[in-house]
Amino acid sequence: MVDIKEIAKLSGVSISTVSNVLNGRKNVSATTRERILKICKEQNYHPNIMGKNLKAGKTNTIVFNFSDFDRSFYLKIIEGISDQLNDSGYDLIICTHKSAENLMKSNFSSGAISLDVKMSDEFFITLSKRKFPIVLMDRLIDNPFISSVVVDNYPVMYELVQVLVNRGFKKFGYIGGWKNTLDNKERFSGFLDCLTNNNIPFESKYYFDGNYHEESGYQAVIQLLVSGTLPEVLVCANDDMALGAIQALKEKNIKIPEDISITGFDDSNIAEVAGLTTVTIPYYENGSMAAKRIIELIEGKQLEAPYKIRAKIKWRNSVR
Amino acid sequence: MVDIKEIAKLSGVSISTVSNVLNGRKNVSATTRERILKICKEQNYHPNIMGKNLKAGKTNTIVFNFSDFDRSFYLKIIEGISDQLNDSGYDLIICTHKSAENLMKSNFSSGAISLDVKMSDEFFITLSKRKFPIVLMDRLIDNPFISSVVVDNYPVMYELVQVLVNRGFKKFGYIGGWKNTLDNKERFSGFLDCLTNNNIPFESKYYFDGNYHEESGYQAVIQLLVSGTLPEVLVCANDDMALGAIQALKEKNIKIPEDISITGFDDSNIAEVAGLTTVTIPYYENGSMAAKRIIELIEGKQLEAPYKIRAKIKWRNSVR
DNA sequence: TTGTACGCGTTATCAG
DNA sequence: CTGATAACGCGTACAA
Repeated sequence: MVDIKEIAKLSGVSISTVSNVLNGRKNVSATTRERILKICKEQNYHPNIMGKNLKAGKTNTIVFNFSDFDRSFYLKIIEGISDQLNDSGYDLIICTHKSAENLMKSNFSSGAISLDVKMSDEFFITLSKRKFPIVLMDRLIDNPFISSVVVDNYPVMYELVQVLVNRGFKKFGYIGGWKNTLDNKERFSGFLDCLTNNNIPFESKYYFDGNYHEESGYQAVIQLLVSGTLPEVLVCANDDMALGAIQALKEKNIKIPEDISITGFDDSNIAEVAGLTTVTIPYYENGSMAAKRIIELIEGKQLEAPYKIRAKIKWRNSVR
Repeated sequence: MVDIKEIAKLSGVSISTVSNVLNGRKNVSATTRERILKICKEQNYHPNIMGKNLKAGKTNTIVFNFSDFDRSFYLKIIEGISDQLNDSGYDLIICTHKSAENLMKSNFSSGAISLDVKMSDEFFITLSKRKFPIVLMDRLIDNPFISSVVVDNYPVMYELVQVLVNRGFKKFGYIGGWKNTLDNKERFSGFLDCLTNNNIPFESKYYFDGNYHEESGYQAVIQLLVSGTLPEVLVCANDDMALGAIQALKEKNIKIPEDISITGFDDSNIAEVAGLTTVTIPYYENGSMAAKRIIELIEGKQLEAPYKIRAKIKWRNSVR
């Protein structure tokens, strides 16, 4: 590998002069600067990032960590993070679960953004420090070096259900997502609180546990059909499960929205084609906001409250 | 930052003893080993990857580079790469355009996999070497340290068109993707060659340039309608454009497949919901194959021919 | 079984 | 304007 020593030898100068040129310092004559630059180009030389950062004690690098490959909107989030970070002079490194752990532990990057259920709170808490802050997109942790940027699920779900109530729906079904996620808890709370406040009972036989994947929505409807009666409207904790549910209903020739109405959450790109009423989340903004926060944290700012991303209902014809 | 020196001091041993323990060498007594391990845990110590790899002269890290955030199947490819690499003891680092360049140039990783039109052939050629091989997923480059894993577009497109011909279609339209991509060239060649071999003329007024995005499919149909007559079947170089085309046709009350048939390519998850005939690509396998190749290259194997991923037609009711 | 000393590629300090 | 040298955190001969 061609290193700075090699360039120095080829240029007939010392290592430090090469370093000075490369780092744009003014204390080198124009002629030697040109010569060195030319030789660097000829040799296709680029400074070794490990040597550089070992010395500097840090990198200008942020790790983004995720692990669910079925949620296509992750790409939109990544785009938001990537743009914001590049604008601010940081490099973005995206990692899936295992590699992310390795990288986060090894003091390589300046901070991390995580959206990954598989990571434990414990892990984040022991790792975070002033020199390595963390921004979480899927949970809240109370810690000076950890901040959050999350979707504000509760009010929008509450509003969705309120409109459904106003339209006269009385028998509600619900398909939930991963049990212990913040998303799922908030969405269900919004749903339940709204019903309660409207004095509408929610029958537990109409509640189903899902896992955010299509198949679990499908299965929920199968169970529902075994039990006999249908609710008037089926609220789903995300689009994929709603799509699975729609699939099962179609197979049984149950018409949407004539026989049953259905709603999703996320506004995945399939939702539009399927005509599914859902909640749309500004993913790009979500990502860029997380990036902004991690930079503030790195710069030593104190961040108190989590940032809540506002979501909006998209009414389509899956609701009567 | 707590470093190996700190651990050594706390344990009352030398640096090398700590290093020996951490790297699982047998020349340390069980008791000191235990003591050191305990202290590492207490101090939450993890070796600095930069120091480690600077010494080793390499990392066990592969960079995957992409830049188009609208193609949701990228996540499937990433999953394939990630699984395969983790199984083989490598860490995966995913980067978007700019950060990827920085990382690839800086001698950090052991190899790279790229699927990014924005990268130039030139860049790959000057960078690749025995100690830094590259696998390309979107093009072919003839170079000892570069190999390719690409979708075999030609035969499947040929087959698709042949079946359409057999069904009696005579007037074909085509919406192409990014002009200079391998994908696009191969798909169009397969299309054109099949028509030619069947003595079916292709009228240039039915050819449209697109960019793989939905909007360009929409626009193509708008132009088509201005020109007056419709082809019997519209073959699109990918699903997104086909979906845009369908959108425009719907707005004009042109029925699919009664008035016009339409096909896509990619089998994006919307295609199924939309009932679009398309070509399905094993993305996961595609990714894991690319990962296998980069590892072989790193291990010094000579790879001649590019690996071609086989795709398959999915007939749905967008075709009469 | 443990410790000393050196080198990996880079930057920064300071002397010339 | 230029160069010698120490330091960053780690691994590894080699010596003890």
